[in-house]
Amino acid sequence: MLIDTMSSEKIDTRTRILKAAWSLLEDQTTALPRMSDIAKETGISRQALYLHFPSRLELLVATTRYQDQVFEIDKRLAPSRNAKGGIERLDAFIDALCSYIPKIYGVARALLAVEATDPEAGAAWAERMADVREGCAAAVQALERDGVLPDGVDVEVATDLLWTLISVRNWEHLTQTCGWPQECYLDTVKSLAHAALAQDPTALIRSLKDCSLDGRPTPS
Amino acid sequence: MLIDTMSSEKIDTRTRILKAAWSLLEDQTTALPRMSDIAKETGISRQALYLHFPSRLELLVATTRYQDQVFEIDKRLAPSRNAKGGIERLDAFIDALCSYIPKIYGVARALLAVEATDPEAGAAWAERMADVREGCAAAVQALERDGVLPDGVDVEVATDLLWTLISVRNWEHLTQTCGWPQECYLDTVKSLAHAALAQDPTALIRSLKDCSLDGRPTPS
DNA sequence: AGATCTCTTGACACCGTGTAAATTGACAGC
DNA sequence: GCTGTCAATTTACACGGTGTCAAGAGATCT
Repeated sequence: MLIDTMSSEKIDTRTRILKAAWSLLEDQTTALPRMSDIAKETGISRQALYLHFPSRLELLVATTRYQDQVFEIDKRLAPSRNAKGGIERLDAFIDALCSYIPKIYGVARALLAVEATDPEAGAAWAERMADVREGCAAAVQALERDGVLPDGVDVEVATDLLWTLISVRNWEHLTQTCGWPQECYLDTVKSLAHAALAQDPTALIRSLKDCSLDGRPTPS
Repeated sequence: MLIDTMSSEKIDTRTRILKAAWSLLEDQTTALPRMSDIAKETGISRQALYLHFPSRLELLVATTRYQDQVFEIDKRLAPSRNAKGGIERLDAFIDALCSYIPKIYGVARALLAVEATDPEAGAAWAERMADVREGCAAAVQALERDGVLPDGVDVEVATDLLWTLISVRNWEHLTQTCGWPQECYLDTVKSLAHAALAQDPTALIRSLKDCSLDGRPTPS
């Protein structure tokens, strides 16, 4: 009990499971991994998984938390929190979120798949997304404080709109379904936000012109 | 064989199944219906379903086709096809599509749920969405013909953007997750399209001001 | 030695989809 | 009437995936 279990030599089995699940979830070419796949990848028996996680859903949720920890999500959001002006805050927030999505998409995808049928998974995902909405609300409030938010635009409406723009589904559609490069996606989201929330209506068209889909995977 | 099977008295069992599936799919409060639920609702045995549809997926797909037929989707799209100017065409297309989504959402939701795990379902859905993209492309081309599409904006980029705006996921997020009224959603989508594709950048802010979320279900 | 903790093996229950075989009942034509 | 056919029925089962349970092996701490 007093021995250092965090030593570099022997890794926590729980952590090994999380790493295994993560790596399998990354691969989008294969079907979503079953409990038996994750066990095999970890090098333990399927039943042993249930000694560490009560259910598949809990394992998936734990994996997303593990990712947040490994990627130090809070540090990534620091530039946004520390931004002086509203517009800088908005940009930093969008940068942080939109560049985070591709890193976690594999796991998020699995969670979204379960969400479709399991209400508990829906709740878990909703909770996570509620945190994101908090960030959106904070950015919108910063815009309002600076007087950049157009007069008469409801803060809730603006928050929802930003929340929609940076949603995983939106990223999924533009980059995975349409095949847009991340750069192009990011610019578009940012300029849409500027057009709607920061009184910069011409930003949108400007950025769309820069968008080149020359080498995209799915030409249709 | 020569007897009229379409008489009002006795309806085709296949159609009865489709109606039953439809009505169960409509109800979003309960879990997605199983084959046994649909059979019970139809008033036949579960096995009899397989005499008419080879699999659950095929039944779901047939239900969407049945909806398209009942709702006369082609008639709904006629105003868009017959529009003279590009902007009228864009507006008519968005109107038709965006007001169609809530009608078919129940069934679409089930199909999207299966899509998450079943690649075949993914293909079926993608095919359907490809048709929608055709419509988007036609609208964008009409805008370009009228010289309304901003210079330098790639047609493919513009099409993808419109396609994303009117996607089911986007509707789902704004109306179901955020609780926006349909009216508010529709105005926002339309003005976003105008801002990005029809050189009307101020449309966006104008419509956001009209957006009132006073009586929305989920206040948070 | 004894106690405890982790993991193993093997078996099993449950649920939902899809398959298969034998049977019933209705309605057609001759 | 008899016969064929077609739709639907009942009963049963296979399969895949999740989650549970019980008995035991092996290591480690006291």
